[in-house]
Amino acid sequence: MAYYRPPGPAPDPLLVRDLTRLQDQLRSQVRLEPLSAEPRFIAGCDSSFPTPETVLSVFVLLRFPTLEVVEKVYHVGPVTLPYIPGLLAFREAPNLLLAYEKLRQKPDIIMVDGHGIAHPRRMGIAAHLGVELNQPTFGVAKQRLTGHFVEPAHSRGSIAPLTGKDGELLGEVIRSKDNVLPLFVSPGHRCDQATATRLTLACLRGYKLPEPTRLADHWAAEFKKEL
DNA sequence: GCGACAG
DNA sequence: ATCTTGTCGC
Repeated sequence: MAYYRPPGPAPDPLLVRDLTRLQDQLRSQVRLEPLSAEPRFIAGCDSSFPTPETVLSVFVLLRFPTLEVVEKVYHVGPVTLPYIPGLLAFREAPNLLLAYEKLRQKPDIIMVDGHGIAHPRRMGIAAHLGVELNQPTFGVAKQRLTGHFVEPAHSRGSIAPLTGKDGELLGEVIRSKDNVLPLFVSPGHRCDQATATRLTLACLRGYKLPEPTRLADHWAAEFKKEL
């Protein structure tokens, strides 16, 4: 799975340089800290692409810890950038922000579909969104972007650290369900690893993906059909 | 120089 | 992310 990728158009090196600088700029604003209070609302977000040039972003708001859905919104906009590893936020965050604005009730924390600080420059889309919204965020990704880890046990609840070169903790690899590929959880902004992991586990309901992300994923695909 | 590479 | 059928295992 994804072992080999056919060669794609080489991204403009100058654009990559500028976006990387913007990313480092935003990184200086990231704060890793525990939540000030237990969340009452948690949101999940995700994007889908109805056409190669159209982005559809979804936000699902759930009451915590019951996880009942209280609101779901979406926004459709134009794609302005191709997918470039490490620069995902510049492709999806703009449209996600517009979808976020449509929420009547704002969440206490957001679970993002992607990495937090488990990123080459510690600035994954979860951290990026958190800084731009000045809101607590953390990431839950299905695939590793960077860092090393030892396969966690195959039983639900097993956890292994995701570390960078020099041992810094980038995130945690979590087996959310028996015998399924593990999830990569890392803090984004105004959140810490313990909180990110605790909330991820608290949002599991028998599926591989925690409810916020699973539902956002579900609606991103569902709304897409209605177009 | 050779891999690796979220969604 | 997206395209796409059947199939294996709990």
